[in-house]
Amino acid sequence: MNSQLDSYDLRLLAAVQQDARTPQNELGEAVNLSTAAVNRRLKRLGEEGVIERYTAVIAPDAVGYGLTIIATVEVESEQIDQLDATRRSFTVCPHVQQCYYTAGEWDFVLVFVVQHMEQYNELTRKLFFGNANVKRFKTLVAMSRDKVGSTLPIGEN
Amino acid sequence: MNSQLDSYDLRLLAAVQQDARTPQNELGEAVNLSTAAVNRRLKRLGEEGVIERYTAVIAPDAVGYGLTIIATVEVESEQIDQLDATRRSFTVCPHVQQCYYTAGEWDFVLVFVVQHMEQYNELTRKLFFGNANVKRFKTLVAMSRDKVGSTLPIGEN
DNA sequence: ACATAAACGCAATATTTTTGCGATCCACTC
DNA sequence: GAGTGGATCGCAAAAATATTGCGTTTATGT
Repeated sequence: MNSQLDSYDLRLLAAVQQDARTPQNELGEAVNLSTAAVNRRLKRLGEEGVIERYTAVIAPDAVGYGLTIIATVEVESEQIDQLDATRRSFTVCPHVQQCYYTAGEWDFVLVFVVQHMEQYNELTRKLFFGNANVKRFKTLVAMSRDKVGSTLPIGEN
Repeated sequence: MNSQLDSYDLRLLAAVQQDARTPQNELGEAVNLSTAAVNRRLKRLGEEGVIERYTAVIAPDAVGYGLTIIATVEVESEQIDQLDATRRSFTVCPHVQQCYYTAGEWDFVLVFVVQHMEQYNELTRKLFFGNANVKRFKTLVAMSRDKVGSTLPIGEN
């Protein structure tokens, strides 16, 4: 992933991050480029991996996933094999929306999306109690999702 | 947000969540609907708020935000005014990518995206030390972002 | 069985994206 | 300081995609 981004790129990124369906001619007006130039830049940004993907954000409630839970996990061994196996068990689980490997009091932070508590309970059995490398974990239940997403502060600072 | 989603809706949601740029005729083939029907369903799902928005996911590294940090926060008072003010101070900060209000050992979980430690340091001054309602907080530094995003497990279970 | 509303497919239309082409702008060489 | 190569541009044509009118079908409630 090379490439230094110029001011046009950054403004385009900020815009498509906000709304990926803004037509390229509107983007062009906004940043003062032709539609074609916008198109080519977006294509390049995609190929370079600057834009990882385009996605529709779906309301969790609407599809039955009304419960968000955050778990912190400490592992027994940070030996690479064990660690990777544990990490993988987390990332492949569809209900694990996010997984961070962290330095600090805990080794992993996980964000779960589930339909109800019982479902989370089952997941803890499988992912935590069922994994000898998980030493301990702690659960935080989200009462509100005040801000979510993957938005980056482009052009903020 | 009324509406119960049928099997078509769910499959469309799963698809556009995966890749929002899949043409509607391809979606139609995949789920066995005409392009027009796909179009009308997606439009309806958008209007109903089931699809919250369309967005481009940008690689943090590519725009200089190479550091992800997770912070847990305990507040002094959960009195509604104070709580809301604190919550708001978090959510309006562009570097706070995510903010959850939680039950459990901590009251808030925040995900920060920053360029370097010093930037996080400044943010703690402003958001935590500068807020009398923040009793204590803890910082976890992400060494790797193993799974990120807002993907929901549609049709997984 | 029947009326009504909702959703469908087809095909025309509108919008958006993509590309060919010549022009322009730099950075570098000679 | 003119010449060359590469990158990017804008314009306009072409291709792809999204949207809509319309007649038909399907589901629902009486």
